[in-house]
Amino acid sequence: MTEQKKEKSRDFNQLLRDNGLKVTPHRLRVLDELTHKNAAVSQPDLEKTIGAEIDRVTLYRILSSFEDQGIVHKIFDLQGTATYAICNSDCRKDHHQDQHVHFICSVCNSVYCLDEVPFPYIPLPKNFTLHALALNAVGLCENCQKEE
Amino acid sequence: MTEQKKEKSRDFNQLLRDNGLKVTPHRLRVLDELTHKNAAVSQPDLEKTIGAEIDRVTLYRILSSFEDQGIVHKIFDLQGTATYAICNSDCRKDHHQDQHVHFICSVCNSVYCLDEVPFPYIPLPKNFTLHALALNAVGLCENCQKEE
DNA sequence: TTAAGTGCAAAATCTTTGCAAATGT
DNA sequence: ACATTTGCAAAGATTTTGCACTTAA
Repeated sequence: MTEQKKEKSRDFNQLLRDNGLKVTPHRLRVLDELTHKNAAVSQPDLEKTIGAEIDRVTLYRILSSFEDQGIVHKIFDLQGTATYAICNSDCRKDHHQDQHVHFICSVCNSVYCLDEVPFPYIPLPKNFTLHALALNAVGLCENCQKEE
Repeated sequence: MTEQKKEKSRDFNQLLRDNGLKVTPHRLRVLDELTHKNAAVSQPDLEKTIGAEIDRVTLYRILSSFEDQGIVHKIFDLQGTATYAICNSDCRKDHHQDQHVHFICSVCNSVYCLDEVPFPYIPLPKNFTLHALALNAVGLCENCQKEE
């Protein structure tokens, strides 16, 4: 195991413990998978990659526990399929800091979290009370651009 | 039938014909239902209201044909359930003008299309090509505000 | 008349639940 | 040791497909 990997899995151990979840190989595997790509990953995709190792039901339960604890947040792709991305550190159980722009590729359907893109101010009618904003940009991602 | 209703159904007849769809009582019923509320309606909601009159499979097919033809557009609510709203007139089959802010109520889960709210400009990294933007605001809608 | 739309039955997916066995702390 | 987590089987929910009957144009 490289230094980097050791570092990363130590972080994951801490992350799970901090959120009252036991450290299990399956949970580490899912966390690892979620950080591998720079895009959010859907349950079906996870099932394809790690479906042989982890039972489908367990995968559902792992993702759901992560979501409950605020370890991941859920973004829906263009087909309405849930995708999961690891929250950045300032997410709390009941206060997700997922106010960043998501980019969804219309070709490969990947969901990217664009943390660096500034989030706009939106003036809403006064009969609506705003709690959160989700901004999804749809288009061609870097990989699919090359192949056009 | 009131003048207003007559007017409305004439529009719907035209709308269906313009999009190469035959005018049937079921399709008119669905269109009527979609305009009744000022919020987007989900398939399950439609099924609750008109499920006795229309077979579930037919409802799926009607919504899917509407979507294909660009008569409605599809927005996903907080649970990832598809909701449908009638497109405004400048929608075309392959060019949806649904670049308006959607407001999703976290209590009643209603989806509103806020056509009047200005749409922001978002600067994206140059390795992403933008085709469309979807902006979903989540919070309390006018009805649920009253009941707090 | 005839192509499109509909209903019913059935299949295919997707997601959740219950419970006994295995595992982490 | 004990509460959690996991796998398997099964139930439930959602969506799609095939085919014969009906209807709009």
